[in-house]
Amino acid sequence: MISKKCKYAIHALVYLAERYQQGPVHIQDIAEQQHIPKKFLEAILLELRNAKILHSKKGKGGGYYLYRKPEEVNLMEIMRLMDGAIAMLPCVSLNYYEPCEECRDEKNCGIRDVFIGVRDDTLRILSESNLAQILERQKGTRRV
Amino acid sequence: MISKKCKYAIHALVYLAERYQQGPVHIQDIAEQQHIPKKFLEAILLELRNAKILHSKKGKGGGYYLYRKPEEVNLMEIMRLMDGAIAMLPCVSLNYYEPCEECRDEKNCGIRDVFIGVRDDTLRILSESNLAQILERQKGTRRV
DNA sequence: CTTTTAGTCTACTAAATCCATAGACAAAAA
DNA sequence: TTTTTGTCTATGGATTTAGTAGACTAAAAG
Repeated sequence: MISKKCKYAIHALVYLAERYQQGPVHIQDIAEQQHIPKKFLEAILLELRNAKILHSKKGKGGGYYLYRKPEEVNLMEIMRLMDGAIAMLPCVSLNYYEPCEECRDEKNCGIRDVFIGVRDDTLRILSESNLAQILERQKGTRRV
Repeated sequence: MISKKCKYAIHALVYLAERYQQGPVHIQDIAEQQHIPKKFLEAILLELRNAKILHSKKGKGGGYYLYRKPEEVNLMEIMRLMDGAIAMLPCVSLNYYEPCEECRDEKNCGIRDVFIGVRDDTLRILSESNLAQILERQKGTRRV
């Protein structure tokens, strides 16, 4: 399971992608529309801003907006940023690798092989899934 | 990431699969060889026993052993038993489904579509990965 | 140049979960 | 009846997760 933080981040980004190039959007607006606790969302958006995924504008008429094109923000990146490793075992993680202390021979671990397979399939899907694609899929049923 | 509990369970089961039909194996033996805290392992094996995956024998010469054939125990079942849902979102879980309170139109949620894809690929691999297969893969490098 | 608006930052807390251990108990074999 | 080994209940520390409070800063409006 991904964390609520991560889920909130994805929903917020999709919301902002829907409003791409339409000016800054209030935290308050996102929080209300997506049912995310405002204070919690603040911290999330800040993190996305520090990661150069969002930009912000202060003061009246301020808010957050996408820094990149929707097709240049994929779920792999968002999930790594919010939750860390995507792999199911530390010893198969590309970005957060840690050896299994119990494994003597990692190269020939049958368990590891399975989770390498899972990781590869998962990363493939997540890296192909960007905000533009997600929007595209829910077109027609566009909820404001 | 799966929990340590789940990882321990998998390692213990692979160890028992290596010793299939060779009589009961001590908790102590498994714990030492696989570097798993004994008391923690006790609870894990008990749970696997209650799930009819393992059987046990008490008293001298007792221990745990596989109840089914190695090819009839797959990682999907083990992981569900230890950690619960395999899906990354509650709203795409087959066995632990819960609706997203923020979603108005689940059927047309672009985010959900992505995670359904991830879930399907993951479940396919995990359900195909049984103890016999895992053993097969690490043959040749068999570490008694 | 003051007020209002809205993001920034630090600190904190409650609750849940994870990992592990202690110790009494029960059954089976020697 | 003693020893061996699994069964069961309870508990505790550490970590993570989810969320809140409140002071601070920048920008725009008037």
